[in-house]
Amino acid sequence: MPTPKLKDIADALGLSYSTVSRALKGNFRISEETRHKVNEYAAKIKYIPNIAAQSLRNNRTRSIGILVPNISNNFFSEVLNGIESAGYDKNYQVIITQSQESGEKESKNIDTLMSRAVDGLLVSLSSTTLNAEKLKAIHESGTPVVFFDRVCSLFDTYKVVSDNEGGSYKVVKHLIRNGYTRIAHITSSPEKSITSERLSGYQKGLEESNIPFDASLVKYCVHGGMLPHEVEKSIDELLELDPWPGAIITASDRITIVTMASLYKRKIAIPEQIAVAGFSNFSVPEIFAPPLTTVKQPAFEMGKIAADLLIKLIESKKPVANYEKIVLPTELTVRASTALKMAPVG
Amino acid sequence: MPTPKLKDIADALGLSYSTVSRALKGNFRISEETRHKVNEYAAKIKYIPNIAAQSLRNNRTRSIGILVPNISNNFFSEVLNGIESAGYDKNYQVIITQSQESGEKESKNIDTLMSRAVDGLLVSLSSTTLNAEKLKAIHESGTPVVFFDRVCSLFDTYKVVSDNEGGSYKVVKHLIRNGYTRIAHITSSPEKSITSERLSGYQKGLEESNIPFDASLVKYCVHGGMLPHEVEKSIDELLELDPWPGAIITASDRITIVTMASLYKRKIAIPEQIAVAGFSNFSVPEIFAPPLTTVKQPAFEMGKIAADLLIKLIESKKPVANYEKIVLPTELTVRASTALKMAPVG
DNA sequence: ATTATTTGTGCAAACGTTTGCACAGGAAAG
DNA sequence: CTTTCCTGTGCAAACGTTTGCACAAATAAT
Repeated sequence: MPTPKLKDIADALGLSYSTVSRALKGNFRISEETRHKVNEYAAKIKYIPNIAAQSLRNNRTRSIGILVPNISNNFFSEVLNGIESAGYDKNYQVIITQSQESGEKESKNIDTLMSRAVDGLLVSLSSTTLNAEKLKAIHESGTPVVFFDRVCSLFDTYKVVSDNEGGSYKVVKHLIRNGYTRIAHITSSPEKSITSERLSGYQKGLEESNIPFDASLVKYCVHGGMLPHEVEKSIDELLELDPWPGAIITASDRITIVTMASLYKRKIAIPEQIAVAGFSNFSVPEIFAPPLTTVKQPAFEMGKIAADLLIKLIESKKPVANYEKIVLPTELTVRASTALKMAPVG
Repeated sequence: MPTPKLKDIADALGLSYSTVSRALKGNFRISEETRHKVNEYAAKIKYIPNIAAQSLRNNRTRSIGILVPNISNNFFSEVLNGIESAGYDKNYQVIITQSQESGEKESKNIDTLMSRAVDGLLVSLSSTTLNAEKLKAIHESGTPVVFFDRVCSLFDTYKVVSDNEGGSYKVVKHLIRNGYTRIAHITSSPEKSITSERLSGYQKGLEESNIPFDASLVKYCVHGGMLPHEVEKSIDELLELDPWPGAIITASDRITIVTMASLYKRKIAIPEQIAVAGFSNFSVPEIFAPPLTTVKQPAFEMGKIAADLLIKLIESKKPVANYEKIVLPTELTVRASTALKMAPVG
């Protein structure tokens, strides 16, 4: 049997298309009685509106396009869960594309999504995005764009980020409190918004304790740890210093993994010889040996908020004037990998 | 300015809708000259067909729905890349949903996807799927369903899996060759197809070397390692045995991570005290200390093949009679975590 | 009793494609 | 010079909704 249509309901109930349609959409001058009858019958025959017809008529697809660097990353996959959750509530479909940190692929993905006529775009930029002109044009021509995590300042729109500065500030203060003074930072590519924010929190933390900033303690990984080699190299360089840094703050899960593994391999004891703390969204930081001190970003929440804002933009008739930048708090969880520093053994 | 429509091309060139439409679709008794003119003009004004209108008219959405347990898993995210790649080539949009290993969520996702009128479904079952009747009904009512990795035998369709049996057979043989005889296996929930296949390869490998099967060496993790506690418990139990198993084969990345971390924590040397080999799709198994011996599944390829088959089903007019089960080879890579067993020290 | 207002419903057009059928003009066959 | 057969094009309906407008009935205001 074919799928039920509006017509089937109308015929069965002796009503017109319009009445049925309006009854299903809720209040529009339809009597309570009729509405009830319609909904009941619709449920009975398992009526599902034809999305294509709705899209055609309404010029809206009820879908939103996502641009992320990579889905196989705990942070982003959690963000995606948040987005999905918001989309599910409001009946929006989510179409995910990955840039794999390539600005070129990102640009192609934008084209694909636009040809799919998504109603809005949720974007976390790749680390090699040169310019976001295309997104600007899209936003200005009426398809709203909302940024999360990796934002850009080319144009004004909603932006949802975590308090990167505060996060690194907190972890630096914690390390200092626990007796560490030479604190290294292995981070992502310097162009990213998150990188500079974290660096600034790091510097602020040091400054407050009158520890001079030492540029040789900050290492950048252009590929954000996608290439383990990058991270290894950073560690090599840090271990050439004399004395070694007492602690390392890592900027992502991938960097953290490689760092920990590299220290194991060199038989460097954590935290006795070098403490480690990381920006991380691992579901179980306890799996590390020792359990890892983390700065956790509210990934799920970030996704949910960003998606809610985007949908709000999509559904608002008038253009929004005052876009906000939402900054979500980060959470420091202290574990054994940054335990109180002991006086050097021997 | 509004987006260009078929009408705009027709008007500008003095042709009818039909001619333009046919010219754009390729050969249908349209003169070479006309076709060329139309395509040229369409490119010039950047004509993009309205997907909603096409879907409505053709009763097809050019989208395929994906049901996976979890995207934050290297194996599945690689599979997704393969699927995306096939979809991109053939101009299909991919809509991803996650079951989070919950049969209930899976069922809801199926409903969502069907209400989105996807043209086909690509499915890897959750570990708690009780029955797949719903999928069977969908498949039989004309929306094709193709399984990958975690398949089910309730009904006949294309199934794409990796050679799990061969993979575990190979790793067992390798371990035996390197001097290990008490080989443990920490695996997922026993109902899954992949679990039993791997177990059977494991048994076959032992049998060939006349090593009796010992059920106490096989541990199941119902949640597939999502809960570290499960894995810890398995390891506890293995370490209560006397003597300890000489090697452990782990069935997934998550199980591998927890296992390695747990052995570190207990200061058990790998491979000197216990060797470890894992089914894994980590992009860099070298990050472990020591580098991990892995059985790698051709994840990308699996996704690509499954998607190609699904699209073939979608686009074929006549029902397919002889569905095949495609078995892709797995690849054993030997690394230090299963080095040649030395005579016990001391 | 007449007129204005509210309330609930129906008509029909519109959204942008695709496609079965019809048909004009020219070539080939008789 | 008819008749048949291609070849290339156009007409118009159909896909399933939504919605501005019109309208009938019922109620309220004069």
